[in-house]
Amino acid sequence: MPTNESLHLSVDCVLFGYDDDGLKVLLINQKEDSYRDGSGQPMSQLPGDLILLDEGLHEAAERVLYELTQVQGVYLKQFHAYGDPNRVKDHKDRSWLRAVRTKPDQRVITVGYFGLVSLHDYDPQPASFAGGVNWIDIGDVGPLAFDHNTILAGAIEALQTQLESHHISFELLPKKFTLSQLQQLYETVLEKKFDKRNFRKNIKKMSHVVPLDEKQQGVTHKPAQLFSFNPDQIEHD
Amino acid sequence: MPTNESLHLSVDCVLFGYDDDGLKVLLINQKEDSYRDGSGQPMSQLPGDLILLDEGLHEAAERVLYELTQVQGVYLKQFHAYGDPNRVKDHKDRSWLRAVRTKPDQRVITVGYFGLVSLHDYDPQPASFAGGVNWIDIGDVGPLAFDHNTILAGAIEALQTQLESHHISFELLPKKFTLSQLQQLYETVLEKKFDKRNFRKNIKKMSHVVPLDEKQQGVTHKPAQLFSFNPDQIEHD
DNA sequence: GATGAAGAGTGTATTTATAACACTTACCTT
DNA sequence: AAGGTAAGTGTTATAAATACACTCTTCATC
Repeated sequence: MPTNESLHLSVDCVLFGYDDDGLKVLLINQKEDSYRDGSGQPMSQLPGDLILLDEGLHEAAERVLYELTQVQGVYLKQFHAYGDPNRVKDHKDRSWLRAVRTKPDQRVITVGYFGLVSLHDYDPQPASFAGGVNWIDIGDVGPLAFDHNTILAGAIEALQTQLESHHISFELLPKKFTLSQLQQLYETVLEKKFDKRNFRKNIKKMSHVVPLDEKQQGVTHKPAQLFSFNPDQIEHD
Repeated sequence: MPTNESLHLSVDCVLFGYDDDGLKVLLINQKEDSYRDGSGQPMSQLPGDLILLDEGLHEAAERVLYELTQVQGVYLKQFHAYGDPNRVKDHKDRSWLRAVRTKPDQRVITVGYFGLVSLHDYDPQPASFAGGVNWIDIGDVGPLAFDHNTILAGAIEALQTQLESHHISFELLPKKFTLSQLQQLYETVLEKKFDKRNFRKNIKKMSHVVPLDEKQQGVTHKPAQLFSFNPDQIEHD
């Protein structure tokens, strides 16, 4: 019978935010002076925390996000567990761990969740964010603490696979959206271009995308028809 | 800072075995007299174990399978983590836990891996199995310990999704196989029928399935052409 | 109130994939 | 030699995917 008293378990959340200027990820910036990389830059990391004794994994992920953003009810989905024994042992990460953990040398296994929020309708109260929390464009993410770049890559892959199969795009769009916005979302996430006419042909086949009696307003060109998702027709699991 | 000293982490392995009479899963039979369900039946469970302090998750899964089957190098893939705080607290599971664990009340989070072995070429030394280990046809699996029916269901779903996209079918077939065997594998795993001619048309497009200069022998009908997978052309990840 | 800019919206023809369908062949057994 | 058994093979019809270019509506500005 193995002893594993000194094993920790955490969740890390990759919260994707989307608006008309792209796909972003929520990163927190460790302010501890000691926690800098080789070149003296302060490092960023994914929001995460050790799980509490009596909470499930999903609940833990919800809690982590709530504590950071005050937002509840975001779409959250587990994608992978990361358990390399050395994943928190890298030199660059040690000093920060010493500062915040009572047992900095202990191994931590983490379960990755990705979450989706639309940054169109409302910013999830940037004011209420803990200090040092930022939306970073997905293309501008630099080196992160621990194995968080790997985790982020896993989350992006999961998002890409599930965008088409799991009807989750509406989590990233405003409640009322245009077909161009939907297309741009697909192009951003999947990193490829779609033909406008063919794209629209496909959308018309989807019964859960419904046209509204309403048009875009305040634009300097022909206003687009607005659409919304019919929640009755969506099962994303 | 939450304290979580009494948290355990395990891996559970869903090892799928395949041969001409179907898809099976490896289950172990707890022999403890005390470990019976309501009707007095001994319960089965998935092979699993707590992870050791210095081993990765994947390594742990490999070890669990090696200890049980002496087989190394099986295809193994993580599919989901299960962390409901009550997943090992069910009445039916308590007596057995008391018998084998020093801290039977502690919460255990488990990471599920599924593995694939072909039962054609060689039985993975059934003799070397620990007692009470059996291949059970996927359709004949009864109630399992803990949340192992849920885990099994998750593994089957992962296997189905990945069979087509990840080029893993050859892990379940003999090194040399016929197209009918390949078709039957697809039909068994995906639980649907394929048209023979259309199926073969699709296979012919796959450059990693190559015909051999060899035919089936010892059959009482027209011998089939043998094929094999070209490992150079397979990237399953 | 005419002009231009900006993005919305729309249809057809071609290619490619999927689906449906039945008979002949090779080998073994009796 | 006959019968059983699974192997192997092609065509046609339908549906999906791709490629492609112009007109329309609104606002801004001159």
